[in-house]
Amino acid sequence: MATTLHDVARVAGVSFKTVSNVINNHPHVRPTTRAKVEVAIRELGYRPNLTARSLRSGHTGAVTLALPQLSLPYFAELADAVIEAAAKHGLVVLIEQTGADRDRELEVMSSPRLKMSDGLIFSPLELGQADVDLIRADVPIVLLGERIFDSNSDHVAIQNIEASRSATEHLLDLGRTRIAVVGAHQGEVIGSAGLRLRGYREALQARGIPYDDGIVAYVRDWHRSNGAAAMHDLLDRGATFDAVFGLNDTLAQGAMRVLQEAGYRIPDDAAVIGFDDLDETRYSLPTLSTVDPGRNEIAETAVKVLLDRIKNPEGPPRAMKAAFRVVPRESTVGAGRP
Amino acid sequence: MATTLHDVARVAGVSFKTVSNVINNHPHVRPTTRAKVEVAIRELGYRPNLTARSLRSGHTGAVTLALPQLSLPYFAELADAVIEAAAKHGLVVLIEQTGADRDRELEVMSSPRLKMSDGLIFSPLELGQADVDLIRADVPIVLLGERIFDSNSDHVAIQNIEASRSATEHLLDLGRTRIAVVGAHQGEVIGSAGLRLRGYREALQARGIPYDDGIVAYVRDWHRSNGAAAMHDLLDRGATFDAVFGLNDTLAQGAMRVLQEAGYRIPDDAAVIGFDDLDETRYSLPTLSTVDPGRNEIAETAVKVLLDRIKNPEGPPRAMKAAFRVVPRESTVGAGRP
DNA sequence: GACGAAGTTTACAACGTTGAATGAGAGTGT
DNA sequence: ACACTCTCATTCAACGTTGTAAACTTCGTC
Repeated sequence: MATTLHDVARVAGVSFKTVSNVINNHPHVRPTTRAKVEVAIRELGYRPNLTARSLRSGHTGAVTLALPQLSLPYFAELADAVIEAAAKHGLVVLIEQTGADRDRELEVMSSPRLKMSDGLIFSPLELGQADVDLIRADVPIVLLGERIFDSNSDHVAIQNIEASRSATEHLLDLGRTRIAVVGAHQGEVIGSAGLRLRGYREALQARGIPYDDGIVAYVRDWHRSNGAAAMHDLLDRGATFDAVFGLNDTLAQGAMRVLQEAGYRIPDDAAVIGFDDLDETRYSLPTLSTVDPGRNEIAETAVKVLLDRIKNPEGPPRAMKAAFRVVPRESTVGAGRP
Repeated sequence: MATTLHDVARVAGVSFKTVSNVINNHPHVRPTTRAKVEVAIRELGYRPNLTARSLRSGHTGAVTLALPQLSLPYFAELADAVIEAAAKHGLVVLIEQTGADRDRELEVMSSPRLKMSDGLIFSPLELGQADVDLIRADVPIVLLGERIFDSNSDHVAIQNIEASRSATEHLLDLGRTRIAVVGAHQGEVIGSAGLRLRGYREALQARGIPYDDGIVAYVRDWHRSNGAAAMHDLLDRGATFDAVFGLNDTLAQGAMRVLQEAGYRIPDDAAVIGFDDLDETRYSLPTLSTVDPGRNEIAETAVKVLLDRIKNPEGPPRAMKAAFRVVPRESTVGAGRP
């Protein structure tokens, strides 16, 4: 069906290996034969069979990106960034959704499908410190996020604690002292929720403000509806606060919506900040202050580290951190300022 | 490095072909040998090399999904749906972003990378009727959306005209007669914008309401900021209207934000409806009425049609339509009703 | 105890490609 | 004129798998 090296060779009147040599820019191909072959290639519309090439060379030119779910905007934007970063290296990206399901996260690593790619960029949600020994596959792995704290895989981390401390400090600098938190996970320490909560507490502590669990709302998932429900919960409890820290943008937007319904003016009655710098935070009413966790840097670093690891499988695991940045917008500093 | 059929065969004391037979559940394998082989497989942690299998069998078990950009929520949700639909058939999905760039859309089809998959599900944005002859690759293609009107590829379409007419009728049924449109494309006929505008005009005409170009705002892209800018533009022109039809949800949300800033009460002063049924429309303030274009059905149908086409490359192209549904929410019917 | 018909296992070739080794010509220095 | 090098092209084997066909068992039947 498809044309092969042999077909081209027959038309050009050379051996199929010579065609291969032309395609791979081998030295020692006479210009006249090269031209002859190139004509034949164009004539037949020959395209190399990447599967055969992969089998022979041992690598596929693809990487797998495993993440919870694309319909969550954070992961969609992450995937966008990873695809663009991979494209710069001529790699194509194959996406697996784990649905934040522990079994599916484990399955991703053991599935033979993984071998259709040269490596795995993995953003786990359910796997934690206890599962470190299970983080293993027959391709190199780079972990994203800060869910796994101390593993022997390569690792590109969000600076959750530091970024969260900065976000909290931003609110404190504005004179807010009763900062509610939306989106904590009960009992968690190592995951994003735990670390961001820790950054929040550190910021309070540094200013001598006591931590009050009464203005911390716990949720199970980080969807918009959970943010809304958590804020309803806070209001029902009669909690008093002058600021809200949504542990991610989606939660913050859900919370902001409920606050507005309840008659709060933002930022006057309550300043709101999120985390992730989703594109949409620039267009909410008011625009949402947030933290840019360095998404593009994360994607680019992840691809680079993965390629290094593929080239050099041995060597100690590397842990990288992305630079973050607090992004003040109307929900904390009001409409007047830039 | 990795264990192969031969390694397993050596351990089990059989020929490598017998191991292959066990793995492929061939009949006529003695239970005792099967057991022996299975022990060896487990012991060595053998996993089949999918690349070799692909080369031999001629298909890869992957499909390519080409779309403009994952950070656009509509396409993220579409990708989610396609991945899940593909997974049901044991297929993995490889994503290419075209960035709404004509050259990249063309390149996707001619890239040898495409041959790493068995087929292409393609959601073009820039290619139009004039390019029908360019829609061709050495794998089967299924087109999504309604950008290409009359091609000889398989095709799963949104019912843009009909759905848009229904959305408009929904507003008309609420007694609104001055319905502004946000997001038209200048001079377009065949694309989503053109078709949705046509549905809008048909609905007006059916009720004997004249079309007024003065309340139609044109944009270049369908981002939130474009919706906001378009609404600014309408307000600056002094346009009067009692409803707004955003040609997609993102535009509608951008428009809604500007309306609220300008002091409009929604839906009292202006009812707003979008198009796409993005997840986030359920959480805006007010929640956004919209049209569900049948995203899941589109994804599932696309995968099914593609598989049919792979199995049977000949045969006339099929054009399928997904069922749509108007979803009334607060932005048109207010908070009181369900 | 030979014979055919199953059941069971194996050898061989092929998928399309690339690396290593080999061969064929042409040019250079003695 | 001869060995030698250098350029260019070819042959051969291999990557790990599966389909085809052939070979070897086992078993029941006469």
